[in-house]
Amino acid sequence: MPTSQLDRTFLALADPGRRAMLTRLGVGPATVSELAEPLHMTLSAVLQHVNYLEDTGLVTTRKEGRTRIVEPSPDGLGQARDWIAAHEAAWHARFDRLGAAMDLIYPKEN
Amino acid sequence: MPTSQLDRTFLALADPGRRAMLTRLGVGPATVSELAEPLHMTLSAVLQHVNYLEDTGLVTTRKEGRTRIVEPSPDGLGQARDWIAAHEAAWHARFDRLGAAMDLIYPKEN
DNA sequence: GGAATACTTAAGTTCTCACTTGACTATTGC
DNA sequence: GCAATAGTCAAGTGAGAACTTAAGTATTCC
Repeated sequence: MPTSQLDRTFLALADPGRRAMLTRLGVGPATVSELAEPLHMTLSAVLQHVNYLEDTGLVTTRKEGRTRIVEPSPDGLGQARDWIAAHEAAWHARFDRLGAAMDLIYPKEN
Repeated sequence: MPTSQLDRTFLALADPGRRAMLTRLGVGPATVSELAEPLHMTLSAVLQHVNYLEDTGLVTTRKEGRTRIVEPSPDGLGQARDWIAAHEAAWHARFDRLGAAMDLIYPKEN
């Protein structure tokens, strides 16, 4: 089954460890070890998360000597952001119309 | 482990079937059967998704006779939207500073 | 060159998710 | 009343996620 980009992105964000890594990357690039440090996890586990984030397009990495530098992809969250924005807009539009209808039926005083 | 609200929300959005339901709800309220119709799934499965969405605060439901009406919660996506917005902002800010630094080092002609 | 560092890979384990099946309950329409 | 409809509940199954452990492989430092 061709898991979609959105599937993978939202799934990536559903894990608190991965979110913690992405938050840390807001401060600046980090090595795999630096990402691992605050999490109670083996390096191996963290690397698997980093690979997942890279496959999903949320981070980029490059090798520098024996360390791997991880950086956020500025536009990696774009699809997810757009999906949410579109749905919030649709939902709010519906509720606004509902509110307008209610106002017609039960006019507010003043 | 106390799975957080964000965990649950992003996980809810990671499933294409649940996203399809939320999209359908953008048009207006729907019964469980109506949500099930376009998906190749048993009613039982759809109900489990609806329950998950309700527990997560993405939809509300009410029983009307023998049917259950499902409606979107207009603010259910708020936390997820905010998390993404904050991180995109942080990431872009970093790249903007980087861009500014590059401009200082390698000034653009003209 | 050899030890320490920083990651990498493969394999195995446990748990959860996304279903299905099958039985059951409450409403509605004839 | 009774059959059809719409949903509900419980249990079970298979696949994939999130790790761990135990081995590597490069790089760097002395």
